[in-house]
Amino acid sequence: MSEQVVPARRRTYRHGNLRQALLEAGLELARSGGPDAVVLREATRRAGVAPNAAYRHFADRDALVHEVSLAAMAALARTMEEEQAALPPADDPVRAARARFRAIGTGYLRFARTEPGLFRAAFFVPADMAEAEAGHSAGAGGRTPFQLLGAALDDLVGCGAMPAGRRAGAEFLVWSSVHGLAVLLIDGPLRGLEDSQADEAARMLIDLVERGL
Amino acid sequence: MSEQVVPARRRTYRHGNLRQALLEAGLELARSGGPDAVVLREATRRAGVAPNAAYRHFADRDALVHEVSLAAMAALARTMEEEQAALPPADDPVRAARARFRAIGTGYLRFARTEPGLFRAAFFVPADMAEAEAGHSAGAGGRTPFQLLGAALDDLVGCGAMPAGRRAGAEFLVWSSVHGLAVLLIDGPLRGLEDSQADEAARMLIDLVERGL
DNA sequence: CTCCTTATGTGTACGATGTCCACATCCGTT
DNA sequence: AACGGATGTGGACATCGTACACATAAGGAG
Repeated sequence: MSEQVVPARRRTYRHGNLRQALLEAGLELARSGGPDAVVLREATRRAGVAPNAAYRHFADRDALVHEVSLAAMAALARTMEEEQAALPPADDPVRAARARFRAIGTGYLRFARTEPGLFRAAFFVPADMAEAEAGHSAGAGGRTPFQLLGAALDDLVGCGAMPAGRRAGAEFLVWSSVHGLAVLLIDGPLRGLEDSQADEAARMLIDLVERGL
Repeated sequence: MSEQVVPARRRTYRHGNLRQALLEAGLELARSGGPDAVVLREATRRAGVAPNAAYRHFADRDALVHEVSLAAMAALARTMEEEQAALPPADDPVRAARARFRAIGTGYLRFARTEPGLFRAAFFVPADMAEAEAGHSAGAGGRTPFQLLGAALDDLVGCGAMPAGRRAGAEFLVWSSVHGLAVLLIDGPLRGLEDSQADEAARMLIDLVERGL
């Protein structure tokens, strides 16, 4: 059943960078089972170390899960950035802003469906995603998913594609909509949808949001 | 810390209706801690019975949690029904349909904020909320939350407040939006918002959805 | 180079949980 | 009155998170 990922019993007493190893093991566990699957003992096992060694690097299991969560959030940010980067160049600035906005949503949903475990881990008591800790939950561009969305909305307002009066707090509304669909697709009544159907739902949802902005 | 809810050691060997007692204990646990807080041994403890007695009524812990989930879903449905029932009578049918639609959303969000533990439990691998099992996850009127939403949308289309062309699959889009806000309010970055702010966010979100329909 | 401090990993142990197996107790039938 | 199926009990086991005491190595002070 389990992968038996024993990493060739090390010969040095010290591990070298246990913290990183535990983090990676934790991420791997989260990837296949969400935050609940991040079990401390299994992580130490995979790192080839005694269970208690983990306590030299993390206060407790929650601390480990929290760091895994931040890393997962960063992975989400990267997927969103990729989606935007893959956009074909557009002349019309309004069209371009709209495309970047939609890419935020599609990237978000793509990540949720591609890496459901990490997605769930990312939202495991993240709480302060909007606030601090940006450094750890940001993508390559140094921005968190929340900041990426905010920038896209600013763009829309900037080019007149969205009334400025609706800008305040808009990120939370958009985020709610897209996040909700992601959750329903992952382990709600919409799970098991074909990719094509899921994409269709995503398109419709983003259409609805765009009309409502 | 714990409430010490020991129910006066029963004198009969048989419990009478252990199944119901376990279900209620499970609901109480879920209420204060979500699905993860539903621990089998604690439920049996509260029912004044040995841990293994539970296995005469539930295949395993998951089965218990599942039933708790259905009950929580029914509670959600009831709250939504209440919200609609509390609506003042309106003459204009369009206005009335709109109000009923909004009540679906506000009821949903009210339940999420009032009973976060039950709300999370309701969505713990519910999967088939849209489909069968209606009997167990329905409210007083015999309808599941999903069915209540569908009816509200039918109403909107019926009185011309929403284009019929957008009706197909609309429940999933609306549901996504409202559900997403609920999640963000409960344990996402929006948790800890004042009631007034949360209500404001709910209003704005439903406005956005209504415009987008 | 040696010694000592300190960071890091080990071992043992405890309480809690889900669940299995064998046994006890009772209720409803025959 | 006897018996069989339903229901509850007791004991046991593996797994988990974590506390406490101890072992080991790495790096600076002398």
